[in-house]
Amino acid sequence: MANVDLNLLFVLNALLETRSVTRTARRLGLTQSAVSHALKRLRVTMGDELLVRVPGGMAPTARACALAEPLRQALSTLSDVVASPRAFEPSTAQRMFRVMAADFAQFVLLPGLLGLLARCAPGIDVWVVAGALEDPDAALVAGEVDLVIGVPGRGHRLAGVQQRRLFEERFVCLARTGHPEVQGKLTLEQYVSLPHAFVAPRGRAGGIVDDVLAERGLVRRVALAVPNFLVVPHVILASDLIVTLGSRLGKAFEKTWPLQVLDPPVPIPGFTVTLSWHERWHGDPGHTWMRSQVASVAESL
DNA sequence: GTGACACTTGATCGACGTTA
DNA sequence: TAACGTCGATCAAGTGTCAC
Repeated sequence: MANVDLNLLFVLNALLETRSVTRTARRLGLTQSAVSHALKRLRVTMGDELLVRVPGGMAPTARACALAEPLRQALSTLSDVVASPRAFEPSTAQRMFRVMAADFAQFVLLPGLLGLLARCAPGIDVWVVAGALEDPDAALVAGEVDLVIGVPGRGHRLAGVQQRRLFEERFVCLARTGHPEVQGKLTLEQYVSLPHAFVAPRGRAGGIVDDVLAERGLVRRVALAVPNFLVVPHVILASDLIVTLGSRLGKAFEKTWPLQVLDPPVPIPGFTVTLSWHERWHGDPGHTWMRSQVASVAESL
């Protein structure tokens, strides 16, 4: 097949339809001579005369007749392959997106996103990939996931990974309503002396809060470290622990459980939640639409 | 036989791929 | 990046067929 010029097959298809070198040339925008040369090359390639001169025009040989319909179908398929991708129609699309997201991001974004999909794109499924986001860029490059929602690490981005900002988040503290020491306000002294719950998705100690305290020569005690936020409100309710987490998560927990949201006693830099994807999907209409929907939900938070 | 039309063939040019 | 080879298109001339 490497020796077959596909353009010759389009010429042959036109020849079989017009039964004329001249009309084929007009149809393809070539000179009659060029089509004649093309027919000559086709004859060599196929090892058959393909079309022979008869009174009134050119007549296909038996081999050419046998080729006609398979050739027409093959060229139609090829044309579809080369044609521009069809526009994405969310209302009828059937597709699944694999999303790697921190559970914090799942909690904040998924309700709004799934509500939007139910209204606009009922055939689109979302599979959230659990994990500690150890190397989300590598998962994108390897094609294991379509999107990553999370807080970008400090390392270099892998080539080909694209990113856009979704929303900014600030930290708040959470304690149970009937906490014996904390009522509506948290002092720095309380913050350092009280035991903390700490969410460590990667199972590692330390983070922004510890860095801020260390700058002041302070250290907090982490009495409980858990890998996700699911259990946090339950342990805070059942203990005198306090926790520092994203404000959207804290306010959501406060609505459901008897918990109090408090400002941290020291300024803690916030963080940016981003959406990442691999450049191979950048121009894909469906992927582009999905990214815009995630961004839309984030903007509405 | 002649002219018109369609196809074939050879020479040439330019684009493109390969290679050093 | 330049030299070289290959290939497809065009031009021009030749050939075959058909109608008059």
